[in-house]
Formats: sequence, C-alpha cells, structure tokens
Amino acid sequence: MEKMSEKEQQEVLLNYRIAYLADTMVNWCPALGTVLANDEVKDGVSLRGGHPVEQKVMRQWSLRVSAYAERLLKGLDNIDWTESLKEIQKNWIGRSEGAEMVFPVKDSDVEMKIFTTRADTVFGVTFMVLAPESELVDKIVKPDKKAEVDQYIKDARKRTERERMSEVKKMTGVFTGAYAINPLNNEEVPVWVSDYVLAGYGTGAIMAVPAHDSRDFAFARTFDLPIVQVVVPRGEEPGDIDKWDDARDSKEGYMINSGFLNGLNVPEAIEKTNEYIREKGLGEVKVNYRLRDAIFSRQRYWGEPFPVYYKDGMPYTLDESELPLELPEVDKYLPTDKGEPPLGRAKNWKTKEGYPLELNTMPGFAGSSAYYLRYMDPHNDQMLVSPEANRYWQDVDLYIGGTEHATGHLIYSRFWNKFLYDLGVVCKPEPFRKLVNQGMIQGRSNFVYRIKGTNTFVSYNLKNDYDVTPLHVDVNIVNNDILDIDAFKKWNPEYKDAEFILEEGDKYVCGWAVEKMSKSMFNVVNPDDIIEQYGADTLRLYEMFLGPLEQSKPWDTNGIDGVHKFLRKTWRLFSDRDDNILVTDEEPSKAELKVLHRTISKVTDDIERFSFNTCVSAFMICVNELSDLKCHKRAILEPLLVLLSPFAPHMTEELWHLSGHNDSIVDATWPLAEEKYLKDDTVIYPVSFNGKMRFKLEMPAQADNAEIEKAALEHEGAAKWIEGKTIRKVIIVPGKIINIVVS
RNA sequence: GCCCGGAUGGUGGAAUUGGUAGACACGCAGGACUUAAAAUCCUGUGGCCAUCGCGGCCGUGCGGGUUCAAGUCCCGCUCCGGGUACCA
Repeated sequence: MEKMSEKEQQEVLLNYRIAYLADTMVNWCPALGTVLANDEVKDGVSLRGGHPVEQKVMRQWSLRVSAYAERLLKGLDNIDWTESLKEIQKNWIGRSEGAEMVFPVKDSDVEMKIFTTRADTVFGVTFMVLAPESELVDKIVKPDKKAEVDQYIKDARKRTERERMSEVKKMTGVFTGAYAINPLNNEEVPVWVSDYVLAGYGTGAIMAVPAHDSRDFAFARTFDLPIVQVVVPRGEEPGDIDKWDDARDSKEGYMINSGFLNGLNVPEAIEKTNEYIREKGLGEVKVNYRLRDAIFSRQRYWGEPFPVYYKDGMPYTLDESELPLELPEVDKYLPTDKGEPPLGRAKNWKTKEGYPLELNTMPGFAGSSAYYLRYMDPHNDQMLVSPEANRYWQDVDLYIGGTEHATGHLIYSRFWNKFLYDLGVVCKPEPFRKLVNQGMIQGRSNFVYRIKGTNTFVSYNLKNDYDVTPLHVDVNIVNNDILDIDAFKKWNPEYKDAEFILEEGDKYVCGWAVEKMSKSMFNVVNPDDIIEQYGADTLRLYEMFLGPLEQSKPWDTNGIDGVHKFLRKTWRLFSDRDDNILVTDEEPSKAELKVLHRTISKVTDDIERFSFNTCVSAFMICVNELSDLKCHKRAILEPLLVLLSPFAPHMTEELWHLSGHNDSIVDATWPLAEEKYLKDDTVIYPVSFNGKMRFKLEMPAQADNAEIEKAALEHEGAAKWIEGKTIRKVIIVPGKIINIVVS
C-alpha cells in the first residue's frame, strides 16, 4: 500500500481527534468583520449597527462532545443531581433510536441517506426533503430547476437558524426536479429542498410522512403534495384526509396501505421494518443524538490562545516545552483589515521555526470546564493535577448552582472529566457527585396610586374609589407595605408637595407585585442597607429562614424582624442588658439537656437535607425554651453556640470569646446528640375515632398495646364516641397514634 | 406543542417513611412596663356555628378513588412558575 503524505495522514487523523478543525456554519457579519452569536443577530441584521448578517461556512475548532453522548446520558444515573437538571441534560443529549435508510435517486448514482425513528411509516412517504445546506442538493438538482433552487438556498442562508426556527408555521421550499425511489415499495417520490430540515441533525435529509408528522403535513398542504394514511389509531376507521387540518397521531394503532406491514400494530411494524431493511441491506438500525459538537474557536482577543501552529495548512500542537503560550500584545483588540481575529495584529505570532500560530482563542468554557481539578493542586506547574492530589480530593462533593448552566458548563465539565478519566488523569468518571439548584430571589415592587391629573396619592384599599395611575415607588422607602411619606416627598422633587388620602390608622398602604429585580421598577434591594440596619448575621439567617433552598421567591423583608429578634434573644442568654456575662458552670438539668440534644439532632439532620429554614426554626424553639428555663449554663450554651456558628458566624464568634475562649469557634468540635437525652418517659398519644383526633392520652413509653388500648377505651373522652356503636378495630402504632374504628 | 416543578391561614412557610394539618416566624388585636417612645414581655389569632371558658362542623387548588388513617398514594382536571422546541 502506498504511503500517505504527512498532510494526508493529518487530514485523516483530524477525523478522530477530540479537538478538530471543521467547517461550521456561523453568523458572519462582513461589515463588522466578526462572527456573531445567535442573540447578537435580529431580523437578519446585527443588533449593533444593523449590518447584514449571513450564514457562512468557517473553519473552526470543535470539541467532539458527540463522541461522549451515550456516556454523558448513562452517567446521569449515577449522580445525585436534581431531576429537573438531569431531565434538561437528557433532552439536550436527545438520544433517539431509529433506522438509517437509503433511498436511491432515480436516473443517478446518488443515494439519499435518511434517519427515521418511524421506519414503520415508510409506506406513507410521499416526498423527500433535503436541508438547504446538504451537499446532495447540487448533485441531484435538475438543470431546469437549478436557478430556482440556488436562489432558495441563497435566501435561506441569509436567515439565521434562530429565525428559521421561530417561523414554524410558514413553510417554504423548492422542488429539485429529482425523484427518489422508496426502497420498500419502489415508488417514486419527489425530492424537495426546505429549511424545515436541519443540516446539523441526522443526515440532513428526511423521508416525509405527511399523514403522521405535522411539519410534513403543513409542507404537503402548502405545496399540494399527496398524503397517505398508514396508521389508524385503535378504535378508529381510516379518515378522510381532505378534511384533516393536521397530521394524525401515530404512536398507537394498526397499519394500513403498507404492504407486508398491513394489520400489524405500531411496535410490531417498527420491529418488522427494521428486520426487513437489515436483511435486504437497505439500511441499518441506528442511534442518533441531538447533542452537537461544541465550537471551540472565538474570534476575539480575550481567551486562552491555542497552543497550535500550522504547517502546510495542517494544525500541529506546540511541544510541551514551549508552554505556556501567552496572549501576545496587540495594538487594538479588533479584527484586522483582512477580517482575521485580533491575534492577527500581533507581531511575531509564530513559532521559532517560523510557522504561524493559531489566530483564534478559546471560549469561556475552556477555563470553566476543569478548574475544580486545578483547585486540587493549584501550585503544580508540571501537570493539571498530580495523581496523588486527585486521588486525595477525587471529585466535587457538592455543587450548588443554577439550572442556567445545564446545557453549557455542566455538560462540558462532565465531558472534559470523562475525557480526562479515559486518559487516566482523573480517578472519577463524573466531576460533581451531588448538585443542588438554589432558587432565584425575585424583586418585590411597591406601588403608589396617583389620582389622574392630580398630585394626590390614595392608599391601596381606597384606590378603587378613584381613577388612579399605579406608579412604582422605591421599595427602600416602604416598610411592610407602609409608605414613609416624608421620605417619599424627598425621593423625587415632583412629589415635594404631594398630598395623600390615608386609610385606617393614618397609613398609606402600598400595592405590590413580584417582578424581575430591576432598577426601573425601583425594587432593587441593596444588602448593604440591611446589613447596616440589622447586621450580616441577620441577613444570612433570614435568607435561610425564607424557605427551602431550591425554591425561587420574591425578596421580601417583612419577616426579617423575627430572625433579628431571635439573635438578640440568643445574646441575652449569655449577657444581660448591662453587658454582664451571665454564663455559669452549673450542672444542667434534665430538661435543659433535652432541649439541647433535640436541637443538636434536628439541626444536624436538617443540614444534611439542606433544609436550612427548618434549622432556623429549630434554633428559635431552642432559644425560646432555654429563655423560659432561664438557662445560662455553659454546658448547654456552648454546644448551642457551635451549632449556630455556621448560621450566624459573626455573633457566635463574639459570644464564644465573651464566654472565655481565646481560640476561634470555627475550630470547635461539632456536638453529638446523645440518645439518652432524646427519649421521653411518656408518650402523648392522639386518640382518633375513625381517623379524627378527639383527645390526647399520656402513656408510659414502655406500655404495651393491650395497656394502651385499655387506657384509651376507658378514657373519659372515649365514651361519647363509643356509645351506641360497635368497636370494629383498634389500631395502635407504638409511639405514634391510636385510632379506634367504630360504626 | 413537549418536558419538569408547584398550589397549605391575612403573609413566608412546617408537617423527613401515609399517622395530632398550620410548627417557627411575620402581620394583626388586646394587655403589661414607661411621663412618652423604643426595646422587652404576656395573651389571642384557619373559617363557620355555639347556651362564645363545654364543645361541634368544615378545611391543604378542583372532582373522584385507595386506606383504619391522605397535604402526603392513585386516576381525571384547573391555574401558576420554569425549561425547551421544526430533532425526523
């Protein structure tokens, strides 16, 4: 066999590299000399400047994420992430099982390869569609149609992918003049070009089954193409297609108009078709993924430069001894006159041997995909992470972050980690063992109501008696929906002489709404103000007390006094009003120990569940009870302080010192709940009749079921519920409830 | 359209495995202390009925069901929030 040239070798190898150069479609703006992201383009022009934008093929670095699609999907089963996040990733990866089938083109040696998940409906194919970008278009188009087809493709190129997707209802397309042959029934069907078929998914070509796919249906109706029903839903008769206004669902039913498949139900038909095409060599069963390779080039200055140079047009990596490659100096952070990225301006941007270096830089996710590994061994200048450091730290125990990274960073990190795992650099196949999504804090806006044409404002509950305009008012001059009228007059000169119609209690009550937090709605709350007023511990505690971590909710300071009062109350267990330390070394009572150990147990448990709001209420209960007991004992208060320290670090540190410690509370040992203090001698049973609680019954903890039943039935409160009835059953759940069934 | 969440008092929320619905707070009402205010403390607070200090009925978005027992499980809806979308 003849030896390949070096260039040929490299070309072949590029098809197998994890990072590879490939021609990809981008939004190119010639006027700006740059590639634009989808959200920088609107209506075919650049958002900035309004210059025309076109679809252009550019040679870009890509990362072969698709090679890991199956493992990225499977790996989700083994990590403790939220279901919603896993779901988003599953959909993004978009695994679909189907068949890849070949349709020969009539009077030509071209074959159209299509992917379908519904091979069973192949008898319902009445036309074929190619994506405008498909290279097959040129090969099959008939001479008399060429001009028309070329024009269509040119127009389609001007529209960005996002625009194409947003115009779902408007079908456009053009006939190529060519016909494909259905390999199952040898029927000839016309081949069209339309941008509703995407080049990037499957093979960029589809078999259209208008009777059972709503996009194909819309296309057939637009261009008057035939429609053939092949699936009839169970319990229905074949329909009159002319009367349909959309495609028929075909998930369940039996086959008609389908040759050897007639009468079979859908799953049987899929199986039989797959078998048939495999046997006849018409195609193969295949799995397709929606996940696309990630484009890894950016035409801007700020980004990691690629350690890559070009020889004979082929990319080669720099030798490790040449690393790190640092960004060169440039005169301007702008593209060159030739349209090259900013690195094209750098002088001597080439290797020692004189080969030119790559001009693109890496995107943001180059840095964000593996930083957690670097954290394990930050000073290592020989490798990303040493095997020892990696074995020690392994993976990220807990990741708290928003869902907005689901299809970007969190996929890329998993992909990088898997690649590094394959290379033996890391010891864990997944980077983030557990992931929790925190909720968003929204803004709560306040409104005042101005009577139209006046400078008079009417309070919320009286506003319906007037014709009013609601106006946003700065939430910082509103307290618990009550307007600070003086502050309001000063807020805006316009309102200096404003008048007010107040309601009961001489208050001006504001209306409210939950909206995006934004300056224009005057609902931005600066945490500095709250820290100024209440302290950082109160803010921290209040954020936790607000509700479950994962829940989004409006920022609303209505309850902040509650947690602030709690902290003051805690302080008073340690110190009186005159700053005298009250802490004593007395032996704690049984009751005090019970309060403490219950709190230790509850808080320790709740932290494990990320249920911080219930931790705070457990602390409140504890402090309320200790206050009632007038407990100032060190043996109780110090463990409590340690428990509270992650929640209110500043105050607990201070109290820790005030009560005589010189070290920091962060080094204190976490207290352990002792079982013996948690147990009660008696159990208070709720006694229910037919499931409704009627009275309570206190019983010794070790009482057996017979004793409990006897005591319950003899209780003075039981008689009126038993009287004249028959006791059917007595259910006793030890330590929990008693339910007496009567009828 | 599809997928995923959620809905509990005036408000935020609690109820972890089907076992006392409304913990803990906010707010509100009343009271104590005070010349007054702040701070603090006490009492009450889901709705309806009541011979309002006995007690009863209803009640976790709606309609059914399973169960001795349902906020929790099942079936069918409504509304709200989020994600995603010509994916063949």
